[in-house]
Amino acid sequence: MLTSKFSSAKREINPSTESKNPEDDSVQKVRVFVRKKRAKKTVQPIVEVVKPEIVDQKPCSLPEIEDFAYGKQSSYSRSNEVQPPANWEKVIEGIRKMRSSEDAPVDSMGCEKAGVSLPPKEGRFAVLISSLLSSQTKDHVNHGAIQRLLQNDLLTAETIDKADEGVIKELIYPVGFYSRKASNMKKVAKICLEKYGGDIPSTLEELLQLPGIGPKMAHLVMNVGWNNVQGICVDTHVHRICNRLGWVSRLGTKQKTSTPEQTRESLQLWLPKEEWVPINPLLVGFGQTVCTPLRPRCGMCTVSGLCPSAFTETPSLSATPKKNKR
DNA sequence: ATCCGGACTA
DNA sequence: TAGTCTGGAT
Repeated sequence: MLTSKFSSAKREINPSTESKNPEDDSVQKVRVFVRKKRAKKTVQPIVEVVKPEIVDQKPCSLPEIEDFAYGKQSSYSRSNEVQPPANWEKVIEGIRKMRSSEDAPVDSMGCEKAGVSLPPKEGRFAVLISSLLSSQTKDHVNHGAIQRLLQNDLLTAETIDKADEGVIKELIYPVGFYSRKASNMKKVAKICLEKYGGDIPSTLEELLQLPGIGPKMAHLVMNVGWNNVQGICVDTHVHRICNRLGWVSRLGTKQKTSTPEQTRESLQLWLPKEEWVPINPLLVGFGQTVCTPLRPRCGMCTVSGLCPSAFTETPSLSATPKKNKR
């Protein structure tokens, strides 16, 4: 019912086409199983032009972060204080230099853009929705979806609550998991409307109650939406790289952490709070270009000398002859 | 063919 | 802990 401008972009997400043919049963669900394969893929450096538009004009007030940060730092007087890993500052500095010379797809946090040029309340809501959509989705895809929502005035709790879920689905396509996310958007909008006056929750706990908002996104929303740093935003890159660097471990052991949440808790024990926000874009970009999940490019990493995992994950490719393709 | 800048469920 | 939800990029 909204404008017709997106009707031309309709995709085949209409289930009505498949429900009438009984023969489909034999054909459907041909699903490719994820099989373990020899890591044979060469990782190309991701080179992409990143717009140098740094978001400086946040509608929110700036730092009350730092006061809080230093206050916390000095309160470590308890018995077991965790000491930072050796040379962590050099490592961060080195990664920063690599990042400044190499473009990565990440341009800080993708949903940061969502809130600019909007009034605070609408901006916050946009940040929340953008976070909701952005998981497992490329930033430019997410950005496109946000633009389409914005153009159709579907970026507030009120309008989303009233909108048809199918319409939302079409608008946010092709973000990953768009169907589930459209459903989550409706639920989130209703909750925000009924419990928070159309605004978004202002605490971590309340954000985590929202469907589709987990720890990673909840911290992101606190950081960007409220400018209130409650914890580190840990995604798979931060998780992986911190373990490779030996920066985190399970409490009381030297074992690697097994979940991003464990990583977050471990990292927060020693990383100074000024670094809690910048550590995410720093390591995400680093993880996309150098410290990749598969075959990290230790040869071009300037801090490999300080990394306990350097060159340990490079498989000997001798054992894998080139099979026939396809 | 394989990988995503997660969250949720069994 | 593993499977599932998703389509696009490489």
